[in-house]
Amino acid sequence: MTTAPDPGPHRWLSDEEQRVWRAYLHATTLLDDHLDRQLQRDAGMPHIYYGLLVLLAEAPGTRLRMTELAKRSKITRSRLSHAVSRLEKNGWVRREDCPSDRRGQLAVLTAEGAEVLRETAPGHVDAVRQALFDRLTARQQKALGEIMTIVAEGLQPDEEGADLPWLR
Amino acid sequence: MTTAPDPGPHRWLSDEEQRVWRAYLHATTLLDDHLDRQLQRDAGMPHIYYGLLVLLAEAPGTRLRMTELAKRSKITRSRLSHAVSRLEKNGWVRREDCPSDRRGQLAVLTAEGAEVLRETAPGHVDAVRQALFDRLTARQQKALGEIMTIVAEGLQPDEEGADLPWLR
DNA sequence: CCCCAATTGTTCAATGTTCAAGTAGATGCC
DNA sequence: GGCATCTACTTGAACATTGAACAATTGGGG
Repeated sequence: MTTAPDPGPHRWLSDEEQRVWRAYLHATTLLDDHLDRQLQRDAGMPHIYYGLLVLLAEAPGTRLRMTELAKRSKITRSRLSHAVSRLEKNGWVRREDCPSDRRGQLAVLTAEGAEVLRETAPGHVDAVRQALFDRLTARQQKALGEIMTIVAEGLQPDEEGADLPWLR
Repeated sequence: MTTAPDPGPHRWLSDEEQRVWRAYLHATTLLDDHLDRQLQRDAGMPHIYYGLLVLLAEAPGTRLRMTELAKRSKITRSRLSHAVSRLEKNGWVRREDCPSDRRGQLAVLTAEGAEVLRETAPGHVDAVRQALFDRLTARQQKALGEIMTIVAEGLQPDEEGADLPWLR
């Protein structure tokens, strides 16, 4: 039940919706910080940077165009550019010119980058499991997946050809 | 002696778990960015700062000790200190000495701060509704609340201050 | 061809965040 | 009281992020 029966000029959140929203904010803030610290300590990089290495590792040839990597990781090209520069300084990624488009750059996972991933992935998976999956029932895990898929799709600017093996 | 497909000593995420985890990362990243932009545009501050004003507005006397505000907003005291300095520069919050503990500081919502909140809250609620609640069934909203409460509680360092009489 | 709009990736300046001190006041114990 | 220790908050420097502006390149009509 919201407020008065009057449609009013504005529709607020009900008490229950507020509780849900606040729980969401708390949980996501805490989990994000938690994983950031875990990875900063164990892998020397923030969570988002780690995610970039994972995406590169999965890609054919362990390389992706900058824009494609930005799309998959849901960050801006600007942020990605900074991130890749930092990862490059660490020796975990290198840049290559794109052969088919002279504007393009490829981010390529280096052997060292793959090694870091190999070393730190188990600890990270443990952290995710411990903070999330181990605490939820199978039913809740399923629900979470459905909910998050809906939300992500609603906010996706316009995802075309998202999953095609885009590589040249 | 184990054989080739041995998963080893470590328990990875199943395919389904990976899907859920990725959906979670995508949705939370997109939603957080979305709301940050919405509030930066309409209220001139990031989402977290807005949340601080909300917490102050709800508190008795529209004021809270720094540490208490940090706990409720789930951010570090250091980050809070910087944030309050910025909000103070905007004239939306002011600091006061705590009468009962001379180490303490109170963050107090100013009239201007309350005004900003009044002006921007409807738009923010709309954004949250549109991105989240309007897309979920009642059942999903309930599940989301339960799941997020579990996750938050699992990561809470140790919440003993939740015993306030007027807590809602 | 030639223009012009769109795309790619980077850069700069302003802003926000983190982590490791640092200061000052409270607390407890003899 | 005197001393160690804990708590509250701030600070500064290093690092990360944002958004706008930019140069280079592409591609689609006339």
